[in-house]
Amino acid sequence: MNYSRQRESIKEYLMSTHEHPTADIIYQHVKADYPKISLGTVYRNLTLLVDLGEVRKISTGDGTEHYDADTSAHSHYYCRCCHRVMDLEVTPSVDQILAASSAGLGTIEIANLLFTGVCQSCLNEQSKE
Amino acid sequence: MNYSRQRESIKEYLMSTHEHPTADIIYQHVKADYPKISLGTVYRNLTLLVDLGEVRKISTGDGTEHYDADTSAHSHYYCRCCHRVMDLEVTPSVDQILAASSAGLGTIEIANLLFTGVCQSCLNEQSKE
DNA sequence: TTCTAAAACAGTAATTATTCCTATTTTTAT
DNA sequence: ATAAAAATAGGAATAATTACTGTTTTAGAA
Repeated sequence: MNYSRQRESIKEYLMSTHEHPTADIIYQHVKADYPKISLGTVYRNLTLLVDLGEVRKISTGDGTEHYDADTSAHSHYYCRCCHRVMDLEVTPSVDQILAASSAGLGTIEIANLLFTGVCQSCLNEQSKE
Repeated sequence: MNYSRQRESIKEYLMSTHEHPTADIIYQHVKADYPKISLGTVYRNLTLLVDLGEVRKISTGDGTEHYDADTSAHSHYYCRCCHRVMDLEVTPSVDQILAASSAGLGTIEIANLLFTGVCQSCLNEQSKE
């Protein structure tokens, strides 16, 4: 695999934010530095980075995938109202779960715990109306 | 909300299987009883049932959503090779997690734990080659 | 049982996220 | 400097899902 400035820029942006952006948001940001970058390049590199284990893909079920350069064991909270993904310090004892559940299964590469609900700021907005 | 035979059939099929089918698979099955049913009807009713909490949507990140009529607390194992979703008895102490993590957040409606890897049968296939 | 309004439907068109394709440019090693 | 491999931009194609519209079904009241 060869170096590419575009891929580097995508990684850099992802590492600088905690916002779990979608491919399109990443595209818009990287465009500031590389105005000619194409969306296809963003997608291709995201797939690459996920396969390399350098980036985590977060599927919320809202129609777009979110990406996170923080690959440490942590959970996410998804607000089905504003569609934001937030980090959660709380992580279950994934190691124990993995040990307990891996019997009879194949490999386990990713364990993703996702909470869904309506976040505090959306609840505040709703109570105003 | 009014009764509909199509919705009943969708629910019935979902309750009869442990295969976590996609909308299209559900469509093909319900078609056996209702040959004129349209895919749009399947999607609309799935969304309805999920909103009612009678069906669970499982997002694996493989481009299609999976559905499950078993709404009890349980985990899933996703094989990134054959794209099947399987049930896992093992469930972390979600109640504890919820209690611990709900501080400062909004509501928590769904907690989904998804394991991803390559399942035993896919590993067997691969070792043959 | 008719009648009526609301809800649901089938069929199809439209949308949107993502992938694929190709000719050109960049990277890397010689 | 050169050449092969890898990556890119741009645009076309795909596939899952949603939206639209005229027709049918449902449910409740007359």
